[in-house]
Amino acid sequence: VRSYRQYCAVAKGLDVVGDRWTLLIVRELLTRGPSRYTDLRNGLPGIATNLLADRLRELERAGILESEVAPPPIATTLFRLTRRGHELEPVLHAIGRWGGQLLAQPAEGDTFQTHWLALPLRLHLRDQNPEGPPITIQLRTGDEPMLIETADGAVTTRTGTAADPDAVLEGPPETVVALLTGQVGLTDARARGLTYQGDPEVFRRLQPRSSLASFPRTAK
Amino acid sequence: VRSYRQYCAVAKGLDVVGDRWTLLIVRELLTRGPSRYTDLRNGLPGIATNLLADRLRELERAGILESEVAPPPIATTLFRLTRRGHELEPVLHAIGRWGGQLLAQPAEGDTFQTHWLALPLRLHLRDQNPEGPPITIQLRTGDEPMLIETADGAVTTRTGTAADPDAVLEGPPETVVALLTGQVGLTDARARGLTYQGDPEVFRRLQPRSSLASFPRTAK
DNA sequence: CAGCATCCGCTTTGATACTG
DNA sequence: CAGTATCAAAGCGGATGCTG
Repeated sequence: VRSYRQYCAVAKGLDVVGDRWTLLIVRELLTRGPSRYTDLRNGLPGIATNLLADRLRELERAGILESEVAPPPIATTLFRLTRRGHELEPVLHAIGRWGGQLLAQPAEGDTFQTHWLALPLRLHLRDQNPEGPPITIQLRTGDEPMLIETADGAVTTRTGTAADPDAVLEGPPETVVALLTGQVGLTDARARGLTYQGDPEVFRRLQPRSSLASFPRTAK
Repeated sequence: VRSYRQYCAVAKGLDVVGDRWTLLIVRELLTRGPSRYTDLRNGLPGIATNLLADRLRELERAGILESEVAPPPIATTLFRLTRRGHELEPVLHAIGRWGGQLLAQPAEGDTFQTHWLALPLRLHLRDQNPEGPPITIQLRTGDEPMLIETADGAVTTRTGTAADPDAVLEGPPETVVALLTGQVGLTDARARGLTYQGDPEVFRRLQPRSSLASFPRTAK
């Protein structure tokens, strides 16, 4: 919460969102939508509970989120991003693009939650055939099942299961990440433990765009 | 330096550049180019010298910058960004875009250095007449004079003075920021203490692009 | 249970002084 | 110039307890 006291746009931004955990809280709210305190805590393994409470207060004061007592049947307080909070999405995308290259060598002991894929999925995937029928792909790779859906050329994600998906994608997170970011193809991904059921055409419609641009091979 | 231990691109990125001061060090190297230790310290008022040394070590280990002993006449070590370090520019731009809105109400006691404008200038300004003759605008607003130059449609900045600039822009930092981001026009800026010498056409060629998109009026 | 607040030990940071 | 050394203060992580 300590300010850099510099009249500089970057420094001013970091004054607000530069503290530890802050941007990950925004990540949670961005990917899961309005959330309860407990759900936020579950999505942020390792955070101290008092720290989460502190951050939520600070972020509310800064106008990034607002808390609201939801009526029954929810009957609890929900935290939701304000407009200003949603405007942080490009920041998260930029960091995620840069940090995504570090996922190639997964560190031992890292935790993983499926919904953390939502942001990169929306960023990397495009429907190559917007005119085609809507498709639904069931993703099973972490703690909770997720769905990748297309509608009018846009790709959306949400947690849940579909009764009759067009394809089912299942495998370890590293392989799913490598596949969805375009680092490996379906055949290579199969060799890495991925199973794919369904018409390959379905997946082909979701080609990762500009995989080289988003994951440049850096020499150093 | 403590890792979030999450298999998530955003968390992995923040593991490396999420520590206090880290992104501001990158800002310095991005705007000033290869720099000496002392110049970095001067560009980061408030940083403890041991902390700067620590960060530089960590960033070098992370492959973001490299130090090099420059031969005479420099005869000192220079710190320069690697390719991987330069790839952080979109992150800084995203944060700067978001944080720029906080510059509207300058806090009392903030420090200011002219070269902090370099990043937003490159981001916001475009030469509307790339075919025209190259132009040079002398900017005098902070501790050191700067130059805004156009070449082949691109806008570049550097510190220094020109013998015969096409225009001279002088005034308090807040006014310069408001003008260059398109929040106010030349006439309004004059009322706020800005002086402009030279052909107004020269400045008009550097219209800030999509000022609304980069500085949306947020309700909350 | 959801939503915190309190306490405590450890780590990080900030300010200053000092050195090759 | 380019750091290291020292130390107090602040921030963080982990455990636990309290309240509706």
